[in-house]
Amino acid sequence: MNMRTIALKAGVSSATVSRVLNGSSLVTEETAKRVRKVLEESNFIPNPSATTLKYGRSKTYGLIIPDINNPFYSEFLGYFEELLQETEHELLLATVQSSSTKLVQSVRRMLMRRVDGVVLMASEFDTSAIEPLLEHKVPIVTVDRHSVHTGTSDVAIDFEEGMGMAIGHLAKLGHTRIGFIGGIEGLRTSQIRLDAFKHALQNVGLRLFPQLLRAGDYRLAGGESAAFSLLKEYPQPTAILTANDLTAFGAIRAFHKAGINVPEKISVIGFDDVLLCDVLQPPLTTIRIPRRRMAEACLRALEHIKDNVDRRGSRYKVPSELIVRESTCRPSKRISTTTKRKL
Amino acid sequence: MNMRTIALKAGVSSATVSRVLNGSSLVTEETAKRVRKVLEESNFIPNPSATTLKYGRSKTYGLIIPDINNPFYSEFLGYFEELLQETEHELLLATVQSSSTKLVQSVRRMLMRRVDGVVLMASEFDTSAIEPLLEHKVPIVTVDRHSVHTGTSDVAIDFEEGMGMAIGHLAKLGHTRIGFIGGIEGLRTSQIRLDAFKHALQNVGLRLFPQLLRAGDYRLAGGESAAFSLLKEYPQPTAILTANDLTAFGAIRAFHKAGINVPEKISVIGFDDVLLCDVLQPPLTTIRIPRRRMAEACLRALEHIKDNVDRRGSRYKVPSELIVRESTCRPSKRISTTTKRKL
DNA sequence: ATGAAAGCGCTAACAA
DNA sequence: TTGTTAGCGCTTTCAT
Repeated sequence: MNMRTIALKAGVSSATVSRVLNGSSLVTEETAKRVRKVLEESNFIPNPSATTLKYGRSKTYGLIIPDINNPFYSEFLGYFEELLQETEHELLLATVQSSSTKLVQSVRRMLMRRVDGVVLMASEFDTSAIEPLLEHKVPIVTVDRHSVHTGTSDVAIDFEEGMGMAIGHLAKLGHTRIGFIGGIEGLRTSQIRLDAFKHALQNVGLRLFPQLLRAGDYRLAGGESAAFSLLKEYPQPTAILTANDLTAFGAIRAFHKAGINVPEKISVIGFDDVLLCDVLQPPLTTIRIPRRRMAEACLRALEHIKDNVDRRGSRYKVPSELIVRESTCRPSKRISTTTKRKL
Repeated sequence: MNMRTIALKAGVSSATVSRVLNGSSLVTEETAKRVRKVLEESNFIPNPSATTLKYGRSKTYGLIIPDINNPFYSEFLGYFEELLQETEHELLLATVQSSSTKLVQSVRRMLMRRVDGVVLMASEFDTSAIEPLLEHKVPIVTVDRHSVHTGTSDVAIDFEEGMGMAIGHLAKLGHTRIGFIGGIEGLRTSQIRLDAFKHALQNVGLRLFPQLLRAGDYRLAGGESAAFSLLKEYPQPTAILTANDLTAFGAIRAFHKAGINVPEKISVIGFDDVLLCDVLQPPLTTIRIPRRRMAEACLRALEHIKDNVDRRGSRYKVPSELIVRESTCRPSKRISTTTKRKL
């Protein structure tokens, strides 16, 4: 069942059928009606691979993420896929587990399938791996790379704002010793988050305690072990911020294992506002990153740069905001200090 | 950069290049070597849409799931995608949110992209929606439909086994009043889970209390409200099983809000063994469904049925097993009963 | 062992 | 307004 068959049945040429399908104005309404009728009766299914072959466009966007098991990414994926469905585009998904081999392979797959653009949420931006995309003039949108290049736009999360609200919230509660469990060391996005944390402290005039800073890995395990390590500090922090919600979950698990109550003994603030935040006990106070808006920004960036791949891309910024739940409260009156002194 | 270019550079015909790429034995090793060299030097990227156009095969499998935000599906997706990467296949994802319009559209997209097969995890099996796939001889694998048809295989979860272990576990702890929060009423898979629950009770000689059965919706909200409703029963159940982990999470949240300790006051057992099970407090005792094995079974089923779409598909069964964590313990000595009497 | 060539379905340039 | 046709890149049949 192809366009020629339809054309024959409708007594027109396949070109006319094509024109009808693509909404060309060069067809009499009468002819169009006849063609549409045949189209419906024959439940015709177009074959986009012909178009892809002919024009090298596929109505497909690639999405590269590090880890589907991080709800932040799966939720983003949900929104992105929904948007693509609406615009009749296909999604080509690649999870790369921060393996550069997989990244290279994924890029190749995307090139093979002639994607019209790629959203890159890789944890690190190994420029050499994405080079081939640029060579083939495939528009790229990076997330949180905080820099733009030829054919490459960037959607950045405004950490400053959210961090400011979070620190402000803690300061108002009376916290002064605030720790931070960041991301994987060496990653640009980790640095940005850490810097935002430092700035936020500065802005409210709180002291930064370098011994209360830890690296995590954006996953549970990292948050857990960093939290254990923080507990060895004396005096302990009365509150911590984390690079993402999973890290916060891991930290809370550590505190729980150590018999330390959240938030009475230590307040915890996450980052992302993953769906499960209010399922955990206690429901997590966190800085929300609006995933739907991110997905929209990514798509807009792709659409926009599509026609000017040789020009420098644009920057998009998505805001972040504090969502207060129950993992934060005023600090306890340093019972730990007194107890320790007594020993 | 196409095969003709490569052929020219290597001084052969494009047919020979094609043969080299496909590992045909009809090429002299000498020629092959020369071609491979050119291939590498020119970093050639094949264009599968030509093959798709010519043969109607795309090396792509479709996956239809109800909801990407249910970690059960996102985790399955992770495994499935990994397997497809290994076999050099592409994934076409569709989330349908149990909207039949979306299901119909997704099926159409899959037909357009000429998928080689579809894994269907839709919550309900609206036969008319998937009819078009069968008409076009696209192999289908359903999950948990528990029936096979022409061109359609099924991968079924063995609920009986896991339920048996779960009920056995509770029975051994001394529970006798066990409730159940199932799935959406009317769905086949919900019925199967409920039946397995009933059988399991029977097998250990425990009584079934029909007033302790509730329907859920496979999501948090459903679990939560069903749990609240269960609390109104008197005497209350001392333990509950749930249709999936999200339902269990919702139930635990309800119990927590009601000030009822899990597991001291009520034991809870989930179903799936989602990654976050041991993050929650308390870590959830649950019946594990091995997602990796499911993904493997789905792929095997697709590969197997590919060449005999006109034959009835086969059945695959994946086992389930109990993972004991901390949301279960021996029942409390009916303090509630005594307290109530005192009033 | 290698090459020549047809044809998959579609669209756009061109012709009528 | 409609039709004719070339050609996108690949694989495979057939010829050599």
